[in-house]
Amino acid sequence: MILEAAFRTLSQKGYENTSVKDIADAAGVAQGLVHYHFGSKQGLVLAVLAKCCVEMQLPDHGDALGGALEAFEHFKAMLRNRRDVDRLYIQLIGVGLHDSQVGAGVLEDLRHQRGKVEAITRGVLAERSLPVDRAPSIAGAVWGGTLGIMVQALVDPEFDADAAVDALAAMSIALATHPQHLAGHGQHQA
Amino acid sequence: MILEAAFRTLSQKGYENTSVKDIADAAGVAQGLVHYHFGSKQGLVLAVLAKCCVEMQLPDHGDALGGALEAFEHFKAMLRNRRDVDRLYIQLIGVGLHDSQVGAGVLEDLRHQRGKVEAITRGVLAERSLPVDRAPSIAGAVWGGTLGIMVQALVDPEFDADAAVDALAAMSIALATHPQHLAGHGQHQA
Amino acid sequence: MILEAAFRTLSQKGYENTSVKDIADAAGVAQGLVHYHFGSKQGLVLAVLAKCCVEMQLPDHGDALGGALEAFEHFKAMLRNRRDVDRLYIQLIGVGLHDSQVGAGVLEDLRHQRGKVEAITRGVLAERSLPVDRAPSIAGAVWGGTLGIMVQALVDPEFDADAAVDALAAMSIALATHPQHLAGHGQHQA
Amino acid sequence: MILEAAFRTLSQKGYENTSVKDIADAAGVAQGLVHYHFGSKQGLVLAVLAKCCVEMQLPDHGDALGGALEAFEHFKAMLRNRRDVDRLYIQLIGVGLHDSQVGAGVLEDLRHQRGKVEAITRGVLAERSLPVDRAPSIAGAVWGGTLGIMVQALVDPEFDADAAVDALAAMSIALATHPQHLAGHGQHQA
DNA sequence: TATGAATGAGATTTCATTCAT
DNA sequence: AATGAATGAAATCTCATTCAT
Repeated sequence: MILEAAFRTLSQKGYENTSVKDIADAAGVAQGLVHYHFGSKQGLVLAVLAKCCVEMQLPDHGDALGGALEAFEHFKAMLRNRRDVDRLYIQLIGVGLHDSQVGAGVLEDLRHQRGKVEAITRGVLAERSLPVDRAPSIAGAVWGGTLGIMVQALVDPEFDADAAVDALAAMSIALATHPQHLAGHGQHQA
Repeated sequence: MILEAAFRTLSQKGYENTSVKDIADAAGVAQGLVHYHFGSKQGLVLAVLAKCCVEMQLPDHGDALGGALEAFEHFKAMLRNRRDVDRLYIQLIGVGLHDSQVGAGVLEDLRHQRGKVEAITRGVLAERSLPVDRAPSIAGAVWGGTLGIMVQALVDPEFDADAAVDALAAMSIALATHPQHLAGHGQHQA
Repeated sequence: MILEAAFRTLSQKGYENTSVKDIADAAGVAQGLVHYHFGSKQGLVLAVLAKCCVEMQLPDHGDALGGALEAFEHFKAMLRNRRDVDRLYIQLIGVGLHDSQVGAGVLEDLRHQRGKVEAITRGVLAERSLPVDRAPSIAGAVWGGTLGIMVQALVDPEFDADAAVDALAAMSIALATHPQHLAGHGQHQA
Repeated sequence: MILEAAFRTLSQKGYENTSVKDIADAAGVAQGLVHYHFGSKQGLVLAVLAKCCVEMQLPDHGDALGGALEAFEHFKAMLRNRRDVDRLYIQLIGVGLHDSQVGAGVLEDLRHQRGKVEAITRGVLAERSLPVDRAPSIAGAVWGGTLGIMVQALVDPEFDADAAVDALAAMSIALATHPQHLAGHGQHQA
């Protein structure tokens, strides 16, 4: 499968160091075939990105707080086992900043992922009768933390990603348990 | 100044869409001069990165918690006014994943920035007689959140970055105020 | 044919004055095609060198001494008619001294050519029941003389190459006829 | 001294891999100074070539045959001890084929060297009352052999240069002792 | 569907040379 | 006599893309 080869090569060598020929070689097909199927390099990358998005999917869960904790565990597992996915994802974020086609794909994926986090957040807030309109901001911060921890884990080999995720989880729970700290900056306090 | 032009061009068009010629043209000098001074495109980018690092510097502050709050405000200001710096920074993180030279620069800078956050965290924890050995993880989560919010602000025009930063701040303060939430995963509880 | 054009251009203008573009233009193809087929300038030059080697091939011959004389005549003909081949060959020797890839090709070719001379020498010596273990040195001297005459013929327009080849032939035959002159330096005398 | 540095660098790295900057660095002076003194790269190379020529000088000798033998020994010593000189010399021959300025220098030097050999040859022939008008051809062959052995010694690490020189010497002496072999091709026989 | 030769534009880099100081 | 920043041209090589088969 060309997509498989493209994912491997892109993740390993990086976007700008990977030529269509590299991918074709890795897939064992002719160069022209890649364009035949995907139209352009960007088209191929978009398809790979979509695959990444699917792989990063976190499972649904009934219980709100339980789902949140499970999500953090899921994320820790990703950091350990799917570095290749993270690697490509972070890289494509950078590419997407200056390539509208890839950028659109990244944006869509980003919103999707944050949406998941927001849903969980909303659940937790609702469980405690807290104002759910704070969910987007909190989701932004939590999903942001996730992304940033991903980055640090990739860039810095000595970074303790698990501990950082735990800290992020603790921060989230602390806020959910003591929502008055949201007060200072917003108009929705208990 | 070549560095100025390089920063502008790189931030605007992105690393892989910017040629040395573009930069030379923008600076109004001959192409060869760029190599004469910086040796290679990577050398130039490293120099630009160092400049970025300096620009992202946050101010020191006497009071611990006050310093933390000020740091969040400083970060919000950066998100509003220095999108160009953030843009380049995020992009270079992606590049650095597959370019050892740029990667080394990014790593150094990343550690420096996280170090700043860690120092503030340590101060806040100490103020409350909490165990400071949790500072690295918390700093990892907070600085991670910062990075991730930066990413979302750049990628998603509808993202409310200020609100996310406020949420991140609230989470941090909630944890500092109710540190028992750290307990579940560590050995340092009240 | 790209090889044809490369040979012509290289022989005429010299290795360092010939760009890949020159060759592509001479061949009427795009510059990229040269790299597509030969990988690099060196790869192309190696292919051209192999062609040269074939062109310099001297014919086999039954009779030993007759073969030797014929070889000298063949060489004189080369000097007259294939200056272009000689020109490129000598030039590539110089290039090969500092380019390992070209150097390997030159070495292979050199050994091949000297091997031919050695085979003939061996035949002549055997014919006279002389010790054939002297063949390598003699071949070294004779093939060396050949190379050196080639050089002089190329560098010095007033050099009488034919006469020099005749002198070299006479020297060879004199030695074959009066092998006692080998005595002084070796352990294989009559 | 710039010349020293130029010789070292050129011999080591080769003509086309040596930039003026390399030489200036090796000499510990500024790049501009090289042009100030030698006008151009070619000018510098010519000066270096002249130095080479002087270094390859063979000593004069009273006795003719003794001088010849001594010359061969001198040459063997050069092959052993001054590979750097030979290296540069052979390389410059190649360069000179396509660079008229360097070519002129090479030609002059070549004639000078061959002239030396011719003088010795003339002496040997005269000593035996043989026709000295054969001296140029013989000198061409002998000096050619010298050059060719030099080439083989540089290109082929397994080449036994000493044995080849001995063979060349034996061939020369055999001819001098039995000049009738010259007969077949010329009109000047005993 | 699939191939791979061919293209043409463009990227990085090198370098001899010049010139103000 | 000496420096070294600056230039501009050119070289090698890469690569996404096209197209005839």
